[in-house]
Amino acid sequence: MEELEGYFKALADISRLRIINLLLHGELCGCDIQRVLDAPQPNVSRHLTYLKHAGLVRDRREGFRVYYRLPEPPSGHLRELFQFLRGAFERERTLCDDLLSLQRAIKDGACTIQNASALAKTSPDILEADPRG
Amino acid sequence: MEELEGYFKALADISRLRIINLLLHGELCGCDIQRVLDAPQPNVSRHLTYLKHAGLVRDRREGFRVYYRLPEPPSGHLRELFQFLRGAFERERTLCDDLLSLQRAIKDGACTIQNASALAKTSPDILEADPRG
DNA sequence: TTACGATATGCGTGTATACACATAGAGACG
DNA sequence: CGTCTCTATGTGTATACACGCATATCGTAA
Repeated sequence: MEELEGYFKALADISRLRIINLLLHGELCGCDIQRVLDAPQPNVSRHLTYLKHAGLVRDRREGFRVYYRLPEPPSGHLRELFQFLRGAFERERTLCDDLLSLQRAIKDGACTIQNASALAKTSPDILEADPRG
Repeated sequence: MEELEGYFKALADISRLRIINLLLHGELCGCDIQRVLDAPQPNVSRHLTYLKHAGLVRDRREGFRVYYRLPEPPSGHLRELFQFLRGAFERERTLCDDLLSLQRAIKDGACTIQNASALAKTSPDILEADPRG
């Protein structure tokens, strides 16, 4: 119960929704997330910490970078929650734009990662699907 | 986007999750909701107002009572959201107890309504299904 | 009118948290 | 060591809101 409440608290913020949207497509390092969100770094860092404490995000240090990802495999309500979010996010203009922005950043040589580069190979029609305004 | 954020804000509270759980099974008047939640009336009233402003709940006055219900049919993300909630709520002990409590209240002659009395006829195994602790 | 049940609102308090700005820590490399 | 990038934290401020308590409003009936 408190678990569910915590998930919704964590999702009750546009910046955090944008982060989850990015991570639904693969693991990312903090600096790339910051680049896409175009927000102050302490801001992004605190949102990531919040998501981590809520159990929606895990992290992993590698050198001077920290990589963030969704829990794999998702436990409890998380599987269905992420499934819902996947569907809902596809209809949001801002979130689709973020994915395009991330795709562009990766092609421009951002911190390229295995999972993220999978996004770069994603067929564009998925990302550019017409979202409801 | 702000719409989604608003939904999650509205769901980021245990009392409101309990209200939505009740309304997923039919229209209810405020006093019955209050009875099940066992919370002060102003408290419940404000949560209902919050849910209404978030677009998750509609209301309808009938005499000196106000009846609350989920939007029908649910528009935008709401259909999938309610579907997710339905599944998630079944696993929550507190929420299942609330349904039993409502069922009992209706049998004891609370403000009996068409939809709510449908719940009273629901086969008990659904309501008493073993939830994860 | 008065009285009553159901519902909404006013108000004060405490807590959570989003943000801006500055600064500190972690890790790689010269 | 110093310096760089990336990341985390300290601090102050503003806002949202959950709650308790009292009170007002609405709708009905005597």
